[in-house]
Amino acid sequence: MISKTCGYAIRGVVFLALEKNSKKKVGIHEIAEELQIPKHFLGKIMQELVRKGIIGSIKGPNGGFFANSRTVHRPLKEIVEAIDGLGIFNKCFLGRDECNANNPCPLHDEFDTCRNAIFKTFENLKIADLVTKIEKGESSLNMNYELF
Amino acid sequence: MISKTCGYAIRGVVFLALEKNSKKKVGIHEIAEELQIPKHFLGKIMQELVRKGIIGSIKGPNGGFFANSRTVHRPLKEIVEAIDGLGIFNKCFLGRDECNANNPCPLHDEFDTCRNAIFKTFENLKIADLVTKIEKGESSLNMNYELF
DNA sequence: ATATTAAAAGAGTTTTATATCTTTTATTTA
DNA sequence: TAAATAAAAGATATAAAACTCTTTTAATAT
Repeated sequence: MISKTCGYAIRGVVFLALEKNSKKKVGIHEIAEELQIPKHFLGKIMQELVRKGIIGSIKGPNGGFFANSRTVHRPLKEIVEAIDGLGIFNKCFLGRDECNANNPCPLHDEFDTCRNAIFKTFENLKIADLVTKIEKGESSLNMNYELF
Repeated sequence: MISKTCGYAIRGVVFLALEKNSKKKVGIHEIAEELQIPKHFLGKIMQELVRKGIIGSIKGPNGGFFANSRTVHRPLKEIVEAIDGLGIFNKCFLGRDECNANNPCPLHDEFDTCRNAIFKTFENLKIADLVTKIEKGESSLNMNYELF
């Protein structure tokens, strides 16, 4: 559904949002290591998010990426829009050029419901909601969970 | 979700199933032209489906691909399994290596429901069901619909 | 000012998915 | 049996996605 790149983006932003209270910037090295994502690749992605205004960054010593005041209030949809574009929510399941109520593929109806549910979820869920889940210990961004 | 290749596979099989009553084999040229899918590429895909026993083929004059007696009764899941593998139904939405109830990502629960719904649909829907929809004129495999 | 730090930017590589071309093999028909 | 047909198979090409490396730019601290 969403690209791997876009998953990285969401995880990156949520990671920054988790650190928000600490007020300090986070270097790409730390983010990448923590999330187990290739550093330079994640760097590119974060840069794109900065360009789109979703997060902020500062160069130089003590610089890094950071969640700005609006970051946590953004719905996930905006990150998807920034990275993959919203087109991914309209793609035909069977790969036809277009798929709509006028000229549906045989799976259109079955998956339209589902597709809409996903879209709604991305519209409704905010970065802050994911942060809350993680802070409650209900989920995690990486696989390094405690073994005991 | 499923790959473009897999969408081609489903459309190819359904196309054959539609022609089943005519009892004649269908050449890859015709299938590809009708469905607007690159000919040689679709050929490869159909060959794979023949190897997996989902459809049949015969070489030589008047040869071609055809739906065998079991084809129409197969659930879509089997085509997905043959082309993409069932792993696609368990991929983490955020691209983490694994994602399960033990160590879920913050989107796991939201999408697990949806993922299961999709999987169920693929398990329940049979090739014959798609054929019926198309025969009823409710949907189509290509974009060449009548304009008036 | 200078050295240092860290993101930004640019260019390049690798991998995977998608697509094409050519040759071979099996089958049929004349 | 020879010619024709059409899938199978093999090899290759292209495109997109994912990832890496190097240089540049901006900011800071000494």
